[in-house]
Amino acid sequence: MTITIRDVASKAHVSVATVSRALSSPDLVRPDTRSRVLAAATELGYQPNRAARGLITGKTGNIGVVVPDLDNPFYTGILKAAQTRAAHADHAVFVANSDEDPAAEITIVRTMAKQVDGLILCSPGLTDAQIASVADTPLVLLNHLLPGVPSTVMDSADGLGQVVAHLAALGHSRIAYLSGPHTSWSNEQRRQGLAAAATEHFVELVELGPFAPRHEGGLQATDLALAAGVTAIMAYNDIMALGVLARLRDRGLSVPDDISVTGFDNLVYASLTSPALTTVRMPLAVAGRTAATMLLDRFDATDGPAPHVVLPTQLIVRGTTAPPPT
Amino acid sequence: MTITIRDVASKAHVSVATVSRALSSPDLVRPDTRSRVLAAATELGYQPNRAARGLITGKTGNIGVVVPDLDNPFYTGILKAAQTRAAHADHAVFVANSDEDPAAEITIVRTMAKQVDGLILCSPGLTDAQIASVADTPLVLLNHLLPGVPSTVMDSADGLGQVVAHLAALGHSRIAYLSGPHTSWSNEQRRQGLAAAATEHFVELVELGPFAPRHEGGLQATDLALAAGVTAIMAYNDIMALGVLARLRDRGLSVPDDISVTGFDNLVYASLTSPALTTVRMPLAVAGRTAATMLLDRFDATDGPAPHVVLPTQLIVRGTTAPPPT
DNA sequence: GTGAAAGCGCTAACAT
DNA sequence: ATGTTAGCGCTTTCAC
Repeated sequence: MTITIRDVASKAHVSVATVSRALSSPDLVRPDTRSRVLAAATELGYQPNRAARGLITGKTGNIGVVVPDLDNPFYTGILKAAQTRAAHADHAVFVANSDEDPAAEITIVRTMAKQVDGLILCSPGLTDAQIASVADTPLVLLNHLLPGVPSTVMDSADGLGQVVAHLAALGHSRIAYLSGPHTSWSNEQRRQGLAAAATEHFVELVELGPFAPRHEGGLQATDLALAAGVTAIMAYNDIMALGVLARLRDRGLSVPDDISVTGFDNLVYASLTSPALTTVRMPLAVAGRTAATMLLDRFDATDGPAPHVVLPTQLIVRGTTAPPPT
Repeated sequence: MTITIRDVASKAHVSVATVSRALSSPDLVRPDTRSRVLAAATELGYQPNRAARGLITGKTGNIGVVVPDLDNPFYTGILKAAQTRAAHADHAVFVANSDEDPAAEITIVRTMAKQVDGLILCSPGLTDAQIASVADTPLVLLNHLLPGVPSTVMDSADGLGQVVAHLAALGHSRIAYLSGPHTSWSNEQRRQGLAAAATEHFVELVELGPFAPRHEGGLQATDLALAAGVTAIMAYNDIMALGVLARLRDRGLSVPDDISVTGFDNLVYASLTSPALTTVRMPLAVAGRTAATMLLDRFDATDGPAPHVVLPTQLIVRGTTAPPPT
């Protein structure tokens, strides 16, 4: 049924070893032999069995991408770019959804480890210890910095700093930050950037949360922020910000006249609200591509220091921010 | 380095065959032997090499999901559910993004075929002939009906019928339909349902397009629809509808007072516009789960007739539809 | 430059 | 109920 290297070998009147060489190390066989083999291979529609190859080479030609939530366009943006980059290097990608459960995540990594050459971990909830416990598999971390493990991070602290500067410039002096999960490395980063920026711009900060980084979280957080008497709300991400917007609408408040709102991530859908959401662009595609490239490079040169790249973020001013009501 | 079945065997003082049996067919070994093996396995942290197993069983324990665009929440909704279902059956999932290119898609399927036990194809652009050409690999089609190939389809024709009925009941008599790609099986389905519904409800239909099923497509289509003098616009999907809404806003038109707009898919983001989008709910999660289940079932019973399940859709009336201006 | 043979980690007869 | 053995499809020494 399925056609193997042996079929190609007999058709080309060579040994299986020669077929193998002709495909993997072309310069080890005479040109005419090689072309004969290649002809036979294409004619038969031969596709090497990667599992069998992997058994002996120890390389699967696969990478894994672990994300907390496939329904979240933030992660799928990264996934898409990583997948494209991997395909370009002839690697297939396994994807696993951890449902934002760190425990499940570790299990997933363990299970996947055997089937892939390396993994990209996008999971914000993992502790350093948990990550270290699986670092025998080549890893690239996304938005999480850990010495010794390659990582790609987007500079969200700076992004939030840009938001604070923007709001301060508009005249806001009391601002709420709706925090995401405190176990998230990137949220902690933002909070640090936030504190620094608040001090620098003489802004009084009301930190609320943690909230679920979802629409419902925004709904829930809004009333708290309102009660705190702020004139601007910075949400952990766009999804949460959309929740805030919805809740403010329900409460009869006008954005940005009564209150300013900002998101984070710059999901396409965030630009489609009315007014459009002021937010911070995260370089998702670049991040996904970079992470995949890092991992791929790691396969060749597994030694050397672990690279860490920091990608810049950019404030996108749209319609949900304005000077506070007088 | 990596720990194999042999390590477990020697630690448990049994043969490798016994270890294999203890893990795969527990009832073939004595309980105490099995527990000894299991203990050794867990103590060593043994994870069977699935590639090696697959080499002999012919089963990889993997399935593939091919989608046109990982940035589209419609597909990731399906993917997520399929992944969860597969994981539940101890199958890992490969994901590939075809970039909406049918040619690339076939290549992807061919490449993946060796590494998976079966595939879920979510790609609307594939022709029947193309699908048939790869049907030697177990396949489940999403939103595409082809005799002999198992499929899960969402009844979008009926969904669009519900939209027409709704608009007709509101008093609209001239309605535009912004068509998606004509190569899409599901779009053709909708157009058929549409024609029938229009006749039934005495509605005059202006079919425009095809347009790209994206935000830009909606932008582009809007002016055409306006020029056609309709009082309601039915978009191919929510993303396109959001484009329509944006363009109408730019043109100074009020929705739903001046004109009604409907989407399709019920993406979460569609409910967050203001006014919220009237649309049709597609049972994405059910579809993903069903497709995965179908595929998994197919592995056990590869014969028998190909199952086809049709999932109901549901009109979700929100704020973008109202009676036409008088 | 090419072939023969060993073996990657595992399961499936076939023995016992 | 358990052990022995023969491969699954491939790459890679090692001869020639």
